[in-house]
Amino acid sequence: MSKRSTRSEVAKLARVSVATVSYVVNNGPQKVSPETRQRVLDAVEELRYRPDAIARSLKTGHSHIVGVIVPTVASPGMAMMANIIQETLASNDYFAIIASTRERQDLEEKMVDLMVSQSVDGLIVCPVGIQHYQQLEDLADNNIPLVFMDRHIPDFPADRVMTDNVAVTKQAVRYLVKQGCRKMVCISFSRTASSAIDRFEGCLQGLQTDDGTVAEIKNLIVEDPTGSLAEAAFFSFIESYGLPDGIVCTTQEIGISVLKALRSQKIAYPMQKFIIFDADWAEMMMPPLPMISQNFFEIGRKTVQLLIERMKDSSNPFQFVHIEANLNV
Amino acid sequence: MSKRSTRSEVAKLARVSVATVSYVVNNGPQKVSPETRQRVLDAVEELRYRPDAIARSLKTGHSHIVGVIVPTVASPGMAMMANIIQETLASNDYFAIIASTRERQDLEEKMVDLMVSQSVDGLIVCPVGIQHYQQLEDLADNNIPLVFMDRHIPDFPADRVMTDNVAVTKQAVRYLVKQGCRKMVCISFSRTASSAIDRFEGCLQGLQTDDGTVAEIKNLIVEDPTGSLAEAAFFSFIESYGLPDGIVCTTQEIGISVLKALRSQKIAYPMQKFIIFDADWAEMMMPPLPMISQNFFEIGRKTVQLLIERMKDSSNPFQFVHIEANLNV
DNA sequence: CTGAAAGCGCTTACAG
DNA sequence: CTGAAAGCGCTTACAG
Repeated sequence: MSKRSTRSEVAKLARVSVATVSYVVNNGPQKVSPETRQRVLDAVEELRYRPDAIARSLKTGHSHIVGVIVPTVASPGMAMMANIIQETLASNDYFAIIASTRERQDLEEKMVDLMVSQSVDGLIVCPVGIQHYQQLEDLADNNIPLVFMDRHIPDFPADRVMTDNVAVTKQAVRYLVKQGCRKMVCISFSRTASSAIDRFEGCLQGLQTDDGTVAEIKNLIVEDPTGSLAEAAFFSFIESYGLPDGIVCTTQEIGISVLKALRSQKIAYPMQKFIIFDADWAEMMMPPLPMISQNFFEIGRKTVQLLIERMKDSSNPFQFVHIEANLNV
Repeated sequence: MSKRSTRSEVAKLARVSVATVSYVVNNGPQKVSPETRQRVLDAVEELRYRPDAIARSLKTGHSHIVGVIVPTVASPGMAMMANIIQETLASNDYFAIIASTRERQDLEEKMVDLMVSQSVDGLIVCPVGIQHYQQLEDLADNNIPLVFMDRHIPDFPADRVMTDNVAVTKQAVRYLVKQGCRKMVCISFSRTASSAIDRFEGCLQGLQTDDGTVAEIKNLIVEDPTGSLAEAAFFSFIESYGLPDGIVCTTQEIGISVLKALRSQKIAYPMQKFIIFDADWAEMMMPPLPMISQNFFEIGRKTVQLLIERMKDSSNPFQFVHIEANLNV
């Protein structure tokens, strides 16, 4: 087992200086004669030399690594975003390092710090909460651009890309009201995430109609990322409030739990009044369930695009991009 | 906007040498008196100093970064593995950098090279094919341990963790044969991936019964990671061969496509003879579909465990770990 | 207990 | 066109 070869070994074999090796490997910044270049390339090939990106980063100040901090990558939506982020970054010569917070604020703060230590060139964050915190403020001092994805921290100086959660849930509740629902529930996955907050806000806005219809919607918050506590929470909810006549589930995990809960207890419930976020399988059900379809691909793609633009030029005004979601009924 | 502070600024503020700052920050290797230590800690706090992991890596030779190369992270199974990999690594003070190959051999080779450039301390690969190739051989020269996850390259010197694909598909086909199926199809997602090859091999083994039953199974290969070509491929298949009386779909994406194809053409098919890999939603269908449930969590967890062991001590014999999958009928 | 100094593998302004 | 040299921010064996 040999050791990885370095630039100086290549230089020796090619009988040139280490500087010349760099000029060849990097195509600049100096010209190299064709013969010399060929000698270097031969030596690179023979030694199977690969430049050390770490040493280069130290010198240039660019790691070509982007940090991605999300609650989890296991959920289908996050997985889609992580995938497109990764592919888009790769085609721009960047790597993604991914960290998950499991919806814990302390881990998020720690991860931001670690990303700074790793000298990431940029950071994508899907934050647990909506409060400003010091580690995020420090990013500016370190010249690390930040883009919020899927969720954001209001009034923080950064770009952000996410679903227009208020608009789509407003539309969803209007639809339910039109279907005759008067006593609804919106089941949320977090009490701190901006997306969860916005979704209930949208639900409330959806109640307001022109024709004086009186309807209400409660917010049931299940603080459990996996959705496994949703079943018990739902039962306890209907014990106090009775069975709602309209349901909005803000994640598909919660939707599945509630669906199973209804079935296991053989509770009759009209499926066309059951709206689940991101449930791609909803159309395969009999009958098909209404669902809200977010465009995760586009959220991820646009996030990377904004980040790359900002890594090149940090002077532009911050952008707040909404990606449209669809209510499929 | 200030610049990130360095160790020497901390040293100056604390009126000590840079070495002493290191001793404090790293808790060693030299003792530091309590008063000096406190001065340093105060300076670190005041300057909000974060050690530069890149500079440290260059010096120590350890990046504390693990590379993960997979076909995609968008599929639910890969997402689960990526998530547990990332969490397990984080709790051992490692970061994961993730790259996807989109089932392309050339991208896989390029990504291995790039991971070497990034000086990863270890590499997890879910390979596109089963052929040995040079970039993978080079890993040993660079002292980078390798673990195959979910798929492997036979006879390559490395640890590997995956589902026992032969065993579970054998069991699945035996079940189908017992249900009376005689003319089956196994729809695969790749002609090169070890997992796809093993799954069909298992199907063939499942045909052999003690009681002389004669049954056959064809292999339909849909080389399209997203499964969107599966519908057309399936129609063209049944045109030549007729409708099979038993179906094994080796990914849930393919399963969904075929299910939709059957429905769109209103083709009657007995759902209890339709087995889909990884289709967690199968039990929610009416009637529930049989499915094969892989333990992605355990595959990811065990992969990281083996990698970490090998990063500590590369002398152990290589391990080939099978994680059990379940046939739920 | 503390510090001066070498060196990790690169890049690049500068001199020739 | 080519090379000698400084320096990126760290670690650590060694001397005091």
